[in-house]
Amino acid sequence: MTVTIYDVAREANVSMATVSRVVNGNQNVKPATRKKVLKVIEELGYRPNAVARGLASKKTTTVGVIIPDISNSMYAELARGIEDIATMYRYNIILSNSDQNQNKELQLLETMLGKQVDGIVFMSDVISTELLYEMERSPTPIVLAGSIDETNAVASVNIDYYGAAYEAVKKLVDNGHKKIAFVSGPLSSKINKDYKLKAYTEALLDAGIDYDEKLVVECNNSYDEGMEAVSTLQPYEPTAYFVSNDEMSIGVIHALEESGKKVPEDVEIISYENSKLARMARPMLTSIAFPLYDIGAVSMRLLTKYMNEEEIEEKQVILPYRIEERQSTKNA
Amino acid sequence: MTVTIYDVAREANVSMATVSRVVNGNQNVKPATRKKVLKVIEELGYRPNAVARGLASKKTTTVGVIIPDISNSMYAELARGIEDIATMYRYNIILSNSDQNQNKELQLLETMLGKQVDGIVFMSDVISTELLYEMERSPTPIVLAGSIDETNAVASVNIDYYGAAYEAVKKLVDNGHKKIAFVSGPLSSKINKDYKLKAYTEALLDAGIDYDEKLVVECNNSYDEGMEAVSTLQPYEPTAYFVSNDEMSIGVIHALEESGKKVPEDVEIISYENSKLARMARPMLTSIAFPLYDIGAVSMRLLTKYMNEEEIEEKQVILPYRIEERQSTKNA
DNA sequence: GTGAAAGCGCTAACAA
DNA sequence: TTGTTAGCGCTTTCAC
Repeated sequence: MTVTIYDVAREANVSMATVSRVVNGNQNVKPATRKKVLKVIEELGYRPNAVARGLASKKTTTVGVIIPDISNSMYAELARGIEDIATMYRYNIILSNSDQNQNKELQLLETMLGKQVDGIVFMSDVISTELLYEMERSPTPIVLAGSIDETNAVASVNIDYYGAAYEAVKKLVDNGHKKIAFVSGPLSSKINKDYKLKAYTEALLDAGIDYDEKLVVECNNSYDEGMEAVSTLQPYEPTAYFVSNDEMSIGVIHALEESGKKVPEDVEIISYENSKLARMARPMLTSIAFPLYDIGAVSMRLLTKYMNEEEIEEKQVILPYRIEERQSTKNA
Repeated sequence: MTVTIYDVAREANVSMATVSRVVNGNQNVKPATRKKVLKVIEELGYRPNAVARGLASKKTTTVGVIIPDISNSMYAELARGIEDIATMYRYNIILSNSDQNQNKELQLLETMLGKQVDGIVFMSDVISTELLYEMERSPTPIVLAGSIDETNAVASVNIDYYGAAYEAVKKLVDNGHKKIAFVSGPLSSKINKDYKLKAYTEALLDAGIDYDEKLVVECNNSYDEGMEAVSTLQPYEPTAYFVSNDEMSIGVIHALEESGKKVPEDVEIISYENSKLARMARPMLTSIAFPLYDIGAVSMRLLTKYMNEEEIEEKQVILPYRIEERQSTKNA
């Protein structure tokens, strides 16, 4: 029923090897026979079986992508970056959601390796020791996208989270604020705790402002918790907010406005993400551009280098960030 | 280097068949030998090769997903629904973006069939005749998610787009509006043109209001074009808007407010989608709930039935919708 | 430039 | 309950 390479060979009076050559674009085929074979392929509607090819060649031209949650716009953006570059290099993608659950991550890794993917792009807020161990002994190259492994054992692409956060907080300090709140994502995430929070603390310190833990609120990155954070913080009367993502920033703005404060006149806000939401907020958000798409794209590009065994110049790549100034801060 | 089923067999003093049996949970294995085999598997770190398995069994336990654009939150939501159910049934997903480009769709379909996926979930605003032809002759089951094929040749899951749109417009009519604008997505999409626009027209007609093409604006579903639509429509002074998605609705609201109109006092708006944006808008959007996640989940569930050759009760499933009343309309 | 033949690692009869 | 033996459909030496 399904037509195989053997059928084509028979029909074209050549060997399987020759059919394989024309299918794979091997140049060692006389134009005339190539043409003949192509004709038969067309007639028979032959479609190469990638599974058989994968078994024989030990290459599947598919890569695994493990991310927390595709329905979250940040990860979706990342995924698109990955997919675009994958397509460019003729790879397909097996996409899985881990929900940041470590067991699921471990098991997903196992499944993908079982499926013989040629490489893996992985994203998670926390890379456990166990996960790291498995990654290091993986027979297949892995790159971390927007995820920190401080041992630098695994390739990764990130931005300078510390620098970005420091700059944001410094901007608020420079605008004269003394009480600057930090509405953070989960502190279980290394990026939030060891980079953003640290930068927040040190930027304050460098400006002679003592760190006040009451001004820091840990949230789950959602709009609702952004709103709640304002209630929590209100008693301490912060005059500026540094917020971990755009969705929470919008929550913060709405809560502030409900309590009669005006942004940016009474309270300034700097967000972190710069998704398309930033322009859809009123006032539009000043936000640190976190280039998710690019991180995905560069991760995938880096992965192709590993898969082709090309030389790697830098195993840990750091992409630039920038601050997009809009209306939630006063112009300097 | 890589350990195969053969290595395990040798080490455990059993045949490959027995190892295969324990790996696949076949009950016809004496507990003692099962235990022995499991032990060797553990020791050797044996990991079954899914590609070889796929070749031998003609099942890959992976399904293809072809959607327009994963970075668009609607499709991301759909994808999550698909993935969750796929995971539940132990399938993995190969995810590809088509950007609604017909050639890409055709080629993606071809690639996935080549990769021997066990099934495909497909989404696109327009299913061309050529695509339909290929789908019908596909050796692998396909289900359309949130996509219309009027020949009913291919399985699909949708909502009652016409009914939903009709109800929305009727609500606006009932609130006394005579000049109701329709800010539509691309009219190349059957859903927009033959269902929503038609419902809009007929709901108006049924209320004795003549259709005025000036009140209909075709957009690309983006925030910016939502804003622009308002400028285009302003001369005709609509007092109510029916808008094709949440992002455009927010654009409409912002443009309206910039021009001094108040929502819902001066102008009422009903959106279509009810994503999490709907609650993040001010005023919060009254929106027709378009259950993307469910459509994805049900599509995948339907696909599993085809893949298992279960009996299908209904090939075209229609999911319920509802109207979520919030602040962009006046309460009745 | 082309063909023969040996696998790739596994499943699935069929026997025993 | 277990083993033997063909494949699955292709790539890849190695000859010619």
